[in-house]
Amino acid sequence: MRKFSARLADVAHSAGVSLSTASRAMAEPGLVRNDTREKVEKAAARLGYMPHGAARALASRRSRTIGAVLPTVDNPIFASATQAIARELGASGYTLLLAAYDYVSDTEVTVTRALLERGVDGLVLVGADHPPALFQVVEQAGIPCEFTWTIDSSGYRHCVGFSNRLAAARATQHLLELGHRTFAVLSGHTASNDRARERLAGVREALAARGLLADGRILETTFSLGHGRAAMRALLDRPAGRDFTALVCGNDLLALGALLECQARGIRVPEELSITGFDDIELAAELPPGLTTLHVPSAEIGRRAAVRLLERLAGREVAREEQLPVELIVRGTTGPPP
Amino acid sequence: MRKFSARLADVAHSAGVSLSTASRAMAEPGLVRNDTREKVEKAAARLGYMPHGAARALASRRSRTIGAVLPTVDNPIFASATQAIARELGASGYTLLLAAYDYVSDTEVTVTRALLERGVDGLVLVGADHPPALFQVVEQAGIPCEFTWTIDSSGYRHCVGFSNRLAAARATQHLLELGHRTFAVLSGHTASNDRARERLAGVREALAARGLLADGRILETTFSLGHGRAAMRALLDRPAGRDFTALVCGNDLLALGALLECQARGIRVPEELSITGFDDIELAAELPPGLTTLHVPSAEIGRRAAVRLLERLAGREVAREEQLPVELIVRGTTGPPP
DNA sequence: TTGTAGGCGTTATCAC
DNA sequence: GTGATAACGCCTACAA
Repeated sequence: MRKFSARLADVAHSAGVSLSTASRAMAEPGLVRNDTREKVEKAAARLGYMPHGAARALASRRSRTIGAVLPTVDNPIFASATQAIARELGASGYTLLLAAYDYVSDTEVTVTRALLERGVDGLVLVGADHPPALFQVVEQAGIPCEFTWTIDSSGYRHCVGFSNRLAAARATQHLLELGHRTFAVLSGHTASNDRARERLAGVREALAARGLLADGRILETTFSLGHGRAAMRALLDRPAGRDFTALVCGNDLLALGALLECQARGIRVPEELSITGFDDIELAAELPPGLTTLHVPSAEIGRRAAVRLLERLAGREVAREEQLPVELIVRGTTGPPP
Repeated sequence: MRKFSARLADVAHSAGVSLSTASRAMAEPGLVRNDTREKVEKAAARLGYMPHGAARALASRRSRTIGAVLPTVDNPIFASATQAIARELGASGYTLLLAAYDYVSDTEVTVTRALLERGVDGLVLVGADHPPALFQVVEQAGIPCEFTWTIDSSGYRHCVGFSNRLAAARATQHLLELGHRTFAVLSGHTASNDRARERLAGVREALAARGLLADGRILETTFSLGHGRAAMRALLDRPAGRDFTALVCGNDLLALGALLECQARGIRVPEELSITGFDDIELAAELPPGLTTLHVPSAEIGRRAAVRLLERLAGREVAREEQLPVELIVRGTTGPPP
């Protein structure tokens, strides 16, 4: 079933040169005479030669492969970052190996280990907070690693992202400036997600600075439209009812879910309730009245992570921390309190 | 920078056994005595041994890696399929290698070739229609390949999916039964996408069976919310205006984009216009009034593709064609014509 | 500029 | 049940 596949030795033979010359002709075209390079290229094309990645990796001790470990692939924000990484890597002959762990810590360690066994030359991780076992295997592998979507407070790790805390505080500040004084929060699960945790902390800090808090009106749930809507339902069905005029959400999916629940109940947004999101996914702009949210440069995060990794693999230094701008996009879901 | 990493030889030495025994102890535990297996396992744990995938692949001539080539990763329908594939493969010690080509034929060939060079043992492709160069490299690699989201009309290739044509015809039939006689269609690009082509053909056939056609009211565009909305805008802004009572869309993103444009213009759905989608993404159920669409078992497609590949790699036969059920989900966007 | 030879870490085929 | 040993396909000093 498996067909015969030409090896480099076959190409060399067919081109009438030695194995090493053929190897050089493909890897370092500058080191061989023009006509020999052409001979080799012709022979390769004739035989339909395809390099054997494993053999190459074994001999050269690098796989030209980068691994990315994502919480989930089912979030547009990660999708665009992934695409950007792959594009950037591809331009340099690198391939992206993707793994997702569905927000399960154990799985994260398992899949990361799998990538490491596959011999990835570098790693892109999301967030700075990971199980000790994860750091351990990455450390031991001794390959460069970029932490994304966050700024590492310790300043020790290489990361490209932004301060989730300050960004969330900015959204909260926007609501405070509009005059809101009673807040509710729909957060992602903070236990296993440092971005969610930082965002929630940012909201709390901004409120605390005004002597406010949202205690009893903070719900944690899974980042999805359906869960956002369900959480909003739970919030509104409390005995206290809608005892808040502003809702800060951990991401756009939660915010849009909440918005849909409001529309279903006839709660007017923003007249009766203001809502903010986080991420600025495409739907945020499309769904009336337009979600006020924080624009996160997801593609740029992916691109920069890839570039930084390539730089480091080439032996060049990069700044430990690269901060990207997050912009508040004011749309239709925020306004003065009733 | 790169740290020392224990090799299998080190483990064998530390355990006081030969290299071959150590190898067997990990690969075929049944072939070694219990206590020797334990010795090896202890030594491996002690040294933090991590198998070297490339060396393993080179020696065993299989990488325990499967490649999936997707049109885009930025579509929830592919995200869930991907997740399912990865999960199923992971359970058997296989890793998923992902690549996307953004609906660009040349890129598809390039990334597929990259996967092949990486030594993937099997391939998952989307659709049955691909550039000849693609089929050529896959053929030459001689590895099993599963075509998904479609049924191959030639009956020659291994595929798991459904008939896009019949499914689209079913949605059209639903509208016909409601009494609609004037149709418009928002289709994906048919030139480079056989699923989109088949769906459009299905709509046309269903209409033709009643002596109807939608000529002049068929638009092709990119599968996205924004493009769907823009296409709807273009459709409504024609001189002829809204000269149709039913709109059949190539997927949910297009349909929801169209729905949003209708809502923005005050066109009541379904009272004035009925809309159908295709895929049944989460948003389809959440966005009022709820999109009538075709439910595609995307996760199951991914899962079955993975299972079939694993079966074939194990030397077992599978049916060439596996058809999965597509269900019409009637929600709020379809009703009788005004 | 080109060729030779040794090695990369594992699996697989033999003997024992 | 266990242990030598030869591949696996390529890269890369080093020699010519």
